Amino acid sequence: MTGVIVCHGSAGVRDRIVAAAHGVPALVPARSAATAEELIALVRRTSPALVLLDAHLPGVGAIEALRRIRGLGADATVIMLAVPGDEITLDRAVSLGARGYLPPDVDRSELAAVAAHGLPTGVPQQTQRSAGGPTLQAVPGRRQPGTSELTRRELEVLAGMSHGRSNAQIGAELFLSEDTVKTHARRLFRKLGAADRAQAVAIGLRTGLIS
Amino acid sequence: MTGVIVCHGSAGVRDRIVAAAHGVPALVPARSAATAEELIALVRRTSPALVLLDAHLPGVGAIEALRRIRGLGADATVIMLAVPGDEITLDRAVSLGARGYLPPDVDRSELAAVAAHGLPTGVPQQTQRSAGGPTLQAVPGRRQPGTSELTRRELEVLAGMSHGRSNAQIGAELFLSEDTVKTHARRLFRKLGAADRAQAVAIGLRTGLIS
DNA sequence: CCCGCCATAGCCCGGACGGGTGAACCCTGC
DNA sequence: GCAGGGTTCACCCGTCCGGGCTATGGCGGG
Repeated sequence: MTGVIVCHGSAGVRDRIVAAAHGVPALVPARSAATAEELIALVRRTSPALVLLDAHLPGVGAIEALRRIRGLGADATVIMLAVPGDEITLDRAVSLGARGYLPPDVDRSELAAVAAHGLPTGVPQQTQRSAGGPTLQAVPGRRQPGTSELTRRELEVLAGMSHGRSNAQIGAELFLSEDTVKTHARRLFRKLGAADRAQAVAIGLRTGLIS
Repeated sequence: MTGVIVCHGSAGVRDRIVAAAHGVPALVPARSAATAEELIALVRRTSPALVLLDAHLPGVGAIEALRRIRGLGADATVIMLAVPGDEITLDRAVSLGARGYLPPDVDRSELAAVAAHGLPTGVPQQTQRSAGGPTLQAVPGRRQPGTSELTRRELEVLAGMSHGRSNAQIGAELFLSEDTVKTHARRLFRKLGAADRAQAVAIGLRTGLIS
């Protein structure tokens, strides 16, 4: 019952979160898994205290991954990695015992807050299904006022991408330099946990950020 | 009342169709427009017999472009460029006088068939709103048995793209060489009229090809 | 039997992308 | 006043993408 496992389809997201977890004593050791199969093998072997799970996990999907973890009888706390707005998946996730969600661009301080407030500190804590309304909510200790989501510029760049525009073309439309567009792109990739523009567009459309 | 105007967000699609139209006498001259603004300016100046219009036109959108053309009083035949399955947009398009749709990867023979069967050959033909059910249907003279759409492999590659996979990763998952994945990618880009993987994923999600 | 489509695969090539980093400006709020 | 976020821009750099082209084998229909 120690350590954290980061399960996400994007290697970039996995590496970043694992690196961030290295600074948090309660989250050592930090391991990563790219697929549901890798995840359940790791959970079985290492009995982690915390699992961070990609809501858009490729393959069998996050819901099935959660179900399998529960099937193992493991009582690790599970927190989804998702963008606010993804109620469809998240609703089902909480009903399967997920604690809440964090954006894929979590930083060290946020992980530390979760470890402090939301983790069993020795006594294995029941994954209470919250007999009351299992309404979805962000993990406590979340971000400052009105952050998360994408900014106006980032949404405009994402929309341009969905129309097949190159960074240079998007820049021309928005009267920005190509370098600026690339900056917005990098940031929105991080926030969405996307490996490239194609996945960013997919997440944006699936979660309703763009249409 | 002569010639064709190709209005599509992707330069690749515009160029290809313009080139194909050069072989069809009834479709000369062939011009192209990247935006609704360029399109209405061209329609006003040249009174084309045919307009091929991107159903996913960036900016004001295809529906608004159609409305503006109709507002000009132009009686050009309008045919949408779309992927089968895009009923939402196409429904509204036909109700605004569009004749039907063609896939963005139309070739010369298909354009010739449209010019032969579907175009006014001298007498300006009423854009009948088809008092009966204005149900959407493909332009007559369509493709051979069971073509159009995407093949199984192309759909698998598209799905991989939507999960942020690189061509090499998709190849590994499907037990294909990266070059083969790239071949499938190139073909599906053509069929969907996409400039890159981001737009291909967007079209795939919007039209329900993938989810 | 041949044509067409699909699936597979390879090669070349230029350009676009994505990551890292640093920096400046403005605005808001504590 | 200072911190923090958003927006803007720049440079470097390695990799991947996307287009063009060719080719082979299997499979089905005319």
